[in-house]
Amino acid sequence: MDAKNNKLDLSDCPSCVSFNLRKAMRAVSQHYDRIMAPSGLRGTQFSILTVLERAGPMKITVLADCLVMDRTTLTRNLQPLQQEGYLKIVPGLEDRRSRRVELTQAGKKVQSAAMPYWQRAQDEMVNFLGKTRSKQFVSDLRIAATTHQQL
Amino acid sequence: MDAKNNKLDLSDCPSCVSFNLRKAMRAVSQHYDRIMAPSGLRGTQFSILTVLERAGPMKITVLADCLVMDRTTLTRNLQPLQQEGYLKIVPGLEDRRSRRVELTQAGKKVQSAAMPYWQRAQDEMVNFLGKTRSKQFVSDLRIAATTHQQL
DNA sequence: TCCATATAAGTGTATATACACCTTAATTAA
DNA sequence: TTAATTAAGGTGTATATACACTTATATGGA
Repeated sequence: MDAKNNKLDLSDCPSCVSFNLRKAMRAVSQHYDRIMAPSGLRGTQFSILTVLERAGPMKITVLADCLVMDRTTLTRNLQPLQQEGYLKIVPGLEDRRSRRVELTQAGKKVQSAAMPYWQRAQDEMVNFLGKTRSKQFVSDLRIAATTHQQL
Repeated sequence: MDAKNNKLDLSDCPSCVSFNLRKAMRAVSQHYDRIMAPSGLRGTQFSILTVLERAGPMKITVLADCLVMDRTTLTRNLQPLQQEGYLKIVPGLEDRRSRRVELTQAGKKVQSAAMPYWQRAQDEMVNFLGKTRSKQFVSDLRIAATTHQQL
């Protein structure tokens, strides 16, 4: 139908990777956030605390790389967590420019307490997608997440 | 390693569907946004204009459903597009509560002019993922986007 | 008719995201 | 040793996202 008017065929738009990624992100994030709401943590916040719990204190830039998150985005995302007392940002030792992010005891506690909620959201999600598709899907997402390095 | 201390095994966290979706979304959105920047449209804005271009004017709620976007999110996303004069929001005919969103001529023009940039971003993306994986990936994303209805 | 309920849409608030630009400190070259 | 460059991090601004709440209109039943 567009062949007459336009040089490009619009029929490919529904296959846009970015559009479908954002749609899926909105739907899935809401699912996790709703289930995790009683824990007091959003999904993104839980991710940040969990990476710190697993990998220990690290510099801002390194943490941003871990999360495939823009450094300035991470800076803003750390603020509510810092205000709640879930993490501390302390001066780096060798390099006076750098700062290190580390979990507090309260942070470890809230992360640990949120785990069962995450587990429930994850279980429902994997059950909905199916185990096989779920594995393949996450694997593909990991590849897609390297776009910023490759392209 | 966590088996001793925690009831739940933390080793599953890297497989979190939500975390990996957000990571991929950030990376892929940036890719599209960078390439589309000369067009003056962000990826999300291009999506909205393209749906309107293809499906014609529609009520706010219907458009939100099309985009799998919260209605209030859409309201905010329409504002810059309206200010730029790319779309109009006019009163609904039968129902005085409803309002209809429709593209202006300027909106059609900017959407059309942005198409080649989108096409380049999409081609690079599909080429990076591979045609086969790309198709499967988008198909899985569509399924994941129905999470909000199913769960 | 009139009131209870349901629906369409907007607003207040808070987090999430990232680009452009700035500051400060470390590093490297002349 | 000093000046240019690079690297770590923050700020200004703008869009993106969604929940709780509000307003206005429609609708259905007593």
